Amino acid sequence: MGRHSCCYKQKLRKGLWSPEEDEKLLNYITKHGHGCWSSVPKLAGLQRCGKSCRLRWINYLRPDLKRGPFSQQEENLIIELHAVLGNRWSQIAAQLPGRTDNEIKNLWNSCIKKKLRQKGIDPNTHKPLSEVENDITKLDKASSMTNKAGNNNNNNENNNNIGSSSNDPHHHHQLNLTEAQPSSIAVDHRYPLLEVSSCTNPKIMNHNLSAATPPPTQEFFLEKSDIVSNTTSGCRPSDLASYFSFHHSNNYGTSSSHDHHSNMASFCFNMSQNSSTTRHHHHHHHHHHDHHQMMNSLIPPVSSCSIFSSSSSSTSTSSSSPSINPRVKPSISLPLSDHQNPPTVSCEVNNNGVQNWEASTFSNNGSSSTSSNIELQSQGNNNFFENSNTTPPPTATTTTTTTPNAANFSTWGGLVPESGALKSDHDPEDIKWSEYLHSPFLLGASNNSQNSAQPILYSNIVKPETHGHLVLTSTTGSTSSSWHQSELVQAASSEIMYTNKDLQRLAVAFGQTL
DNA sequence: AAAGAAATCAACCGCCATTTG
DNA sequence: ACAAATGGCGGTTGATTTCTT
Repeated sequence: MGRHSCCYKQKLRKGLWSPEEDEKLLNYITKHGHGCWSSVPKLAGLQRCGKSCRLRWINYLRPDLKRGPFSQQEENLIIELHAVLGNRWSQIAAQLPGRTDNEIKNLWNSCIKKKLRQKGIDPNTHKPLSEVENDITKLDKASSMTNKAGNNNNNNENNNNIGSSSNDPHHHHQLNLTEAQPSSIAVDHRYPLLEVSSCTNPKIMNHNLSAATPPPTQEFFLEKSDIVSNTTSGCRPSDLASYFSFHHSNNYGTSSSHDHHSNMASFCFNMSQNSSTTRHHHHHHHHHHDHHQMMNSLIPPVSSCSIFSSSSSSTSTSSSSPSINPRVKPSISLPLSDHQNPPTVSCEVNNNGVQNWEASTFSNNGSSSTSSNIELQSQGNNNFFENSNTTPPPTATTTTTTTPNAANFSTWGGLVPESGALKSDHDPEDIKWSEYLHSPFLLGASNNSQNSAQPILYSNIVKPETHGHLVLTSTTGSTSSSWHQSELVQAASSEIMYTNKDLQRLAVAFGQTL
């Protein structure tokens, strides 16, 4: 029965990727795009299966990955999204630019779950554990009486853990599906802020946040496709988006001191592109299958879900946007009040090559932020590596403005050195890289006729120069694989923040040890 | 300092839906 | 219309790293 593993036939390598392999894959995709994944390894000279290459690219090599520790906001968002979507990691990841489903899944399994349990919240149902137990006993009774219900998915949820395929909170509520489908759903914030006391994950500890009182556990999310099918696949956010939008209605325990959270909590799914089908892979058609929109596999598909501040007017997205707007920039506030949350610097480049740098810091009360917007002309190969968390690129003219609720989603993690990187700050061997650490870099600017209304970048690949400077190597670019190019263009056009880890990895990829 | 435990995370596996031939 | 190929997803594994005793 078992289908052959894709690496089974040929003698293909498995396991960890070597730097050489990374380099090959990176080089190949940079130049040619991936096209058909199954042909990538051959063309790239790799003894891997296409699937492995794809995975490596998506989870590790692609240039728009944020990496770095998860911010508390990201974590809260994950929890909230999980309450809505269950273990649909790819969809959760879609709302977290620069994050992969894999790392979110890992975070969930290794840390968040535990924390929720410690808070007395069942990570599967997002209900208080005691309540869950009650429900379970009731459910058991009910199911023993009505054996034919056909709703078997959650049998093994009783042990409120180890949920393999049945962690989906929706399954708890399938009984209610005869209710009218809501067109608008209020998300209650059970987890506005979680106190982190025991998690040893350096990515997460030190986020000292106020505890959330679990609010009344009312469940709102009814999955349309669950009515039709009770497969674990269920429906996808596109489905959800087609019939409800979120409104941030309540912040349990949230005050002005955490307004950034409320910002994050507001969603408005862009429905314009999700109206055709409810197949569960529909979502991915947009982002992965459709080669002409492959950019969305690199840019987390904000195109399908706009995130904006609830307390300010929508800035970047609206219903007037084109149905597919790959450059929608989520505006999400992040805490930046201490060394764990340094100010952010981000940059965009528009068609004219004007780079718009933005550095933001938040006041402690979070109700406002100060951001410095810097514009500067594109310079040569756009080789900016500033050795500062806050220092804008040179030759910049800065203007300081106050922009409530504004921040750049992608910056935080990219700027926070992880523990290893912190260590490396004191490691003489790392000094030659130190100027890259903590520093975002920007990729060059060019046009993209397809989307001329949006600021566009072209993609470059970072290579270490002999003297330890990173140079940006333009992708040589025929138009033969235009969508691949645009994919990279789009990847670059998001606010790419290269982190310590990135650079270390790139260094490894290019043969430089750290 | 060493050993064991726990945590982390990259990567694999198998399944499924869709696409391709 | 069918089967194979492909891409994508979520669950799981196991090697490595970090923490604890």
